[in-house]
Amino acid sequence: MLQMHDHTNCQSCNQRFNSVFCKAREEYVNLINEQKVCNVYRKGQTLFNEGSNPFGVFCINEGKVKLSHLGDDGKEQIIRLLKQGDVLGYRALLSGERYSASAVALEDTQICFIPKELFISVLKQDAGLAFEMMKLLSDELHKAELKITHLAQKPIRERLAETLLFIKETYGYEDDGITLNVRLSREEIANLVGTATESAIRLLSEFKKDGIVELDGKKIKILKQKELIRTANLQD
Amino acid sequence: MLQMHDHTNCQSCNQRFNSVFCKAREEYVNLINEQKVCNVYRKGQTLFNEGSNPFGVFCINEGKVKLSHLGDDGKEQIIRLLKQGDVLGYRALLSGERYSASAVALEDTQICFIPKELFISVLKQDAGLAFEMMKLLSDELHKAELKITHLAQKPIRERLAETLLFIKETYGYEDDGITLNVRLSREEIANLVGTATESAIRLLSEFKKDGIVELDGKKIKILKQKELIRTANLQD
DNA sequence: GGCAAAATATGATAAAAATCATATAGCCAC
DNA sequence: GTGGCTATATGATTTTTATCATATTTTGCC
Repeated sequence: MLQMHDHTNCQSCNQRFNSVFCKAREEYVNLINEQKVCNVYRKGQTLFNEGSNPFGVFCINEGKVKLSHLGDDGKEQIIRLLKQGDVLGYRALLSGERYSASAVALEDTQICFIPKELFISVLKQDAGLAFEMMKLLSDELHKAELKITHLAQKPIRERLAETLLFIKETYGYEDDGITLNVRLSREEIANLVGTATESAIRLLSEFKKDGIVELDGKKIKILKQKELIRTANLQD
Repeated sequence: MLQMHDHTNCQSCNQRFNSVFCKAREEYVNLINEQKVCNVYRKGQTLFNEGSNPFGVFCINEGKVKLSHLGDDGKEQIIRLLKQGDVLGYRALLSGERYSASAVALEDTQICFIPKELFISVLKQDAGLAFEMMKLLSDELHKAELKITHLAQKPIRERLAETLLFIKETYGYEDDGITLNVRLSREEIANLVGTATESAIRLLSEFKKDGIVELDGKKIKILKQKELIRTANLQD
């Protein structure tokens, strides 16, 4: 049986990280705490599927999740990486559409589920939370628009460097201070960068040859972060 | 002197199109109507610049606007095309950041300006409007994520076809029922597709040779819409 | 532990797209 | 209208990237 420390309580969540829900008024936090349903998803398990009807929002308590589209030819495009405290499933709910992306656990993950009706009603009553939600959406939109520009204008080498830095921003390093704190397949890295798997592998090998990274299976160590930033050619 | 029909009145706007602001409660529509400032921007004039501080939101009364990022190497990436009834400038305001994009009039355009404080305060009081705003943001986010997938996975030929269809969706046809109702330079089309100007020109020529479009300067006529849809290879 | 399947790696080749070059057409100012 | 500038067009070439092919390594599993 999977053992995970029990944090399935919105009050304790608030102390651990800054979820949008923490910004709700106390009475609503309590309401959410009562009605939520918590579950553990094993690595590779699906939270929801592209094309199905949204039934609520998810809040990650512990673990990591990827959110991805399936392209017209069936190729996966990873559009977001999520960690503890992050909320997902709200996009489709707010638009009143079916899920446009699938969510899959990248490792064993503990997640709370908040039913659609509750989420909507709290959002309608709590202007502060609504504002935080708008801010969250705006931030995501900003990131998406930056990604559009980079996909359109930057070569794959720069995008891979940027992606590695993005993974580092999202999940940080392990205790050694250099190993990226997530295990992604080369294919997943490619689907994040927006390139062919072979190209991602090839460029990672080049980065290794240049001493920028060290590769040990799915473990990626960033040896020269500055060089990586230079390679990513970031202005912003 | 530029002559434009005077629609600078939120009540009459409501009858003409469905702006988010039309969804506000009547008292707030009236408040906005009183405090807004209307102006005409000539073709090519800038509403706001990437990097500057947001001072409010704009609502297009009549005309067309492009919203674009500057890539790290100075190349423009057009991220949105806007028409009458559309609102812009809210992204940065809600995120509490500087503008991440510039807005430029594509033709002579009449625009109302709503000051930041008013926008925020109405948004905080009117839950219905806040909800519409979240819906708007969610829809934009969805579009952006689709675009990311297409940029990452589709060849330029398909993306150009898709872009032409997108322009048609946004601005429609002129009275003849086939001419796209906007004038964009080849460079702007390329910056919408995310490709080099020469590639956009070349592929447009191919579309013309295939009888899919007819080119007459900046006028683009869609002769075979079905063929264009097939070329875009859209699933969704 | 050892086998099969999957993931990673790397080379060769093909395809796609950008860049460079140059010609022509359209447009604005005078 | 004319000159000069800019936008469009098109060909040639190079660069980038994807695809195909084939090892090699890793991983899950009995």
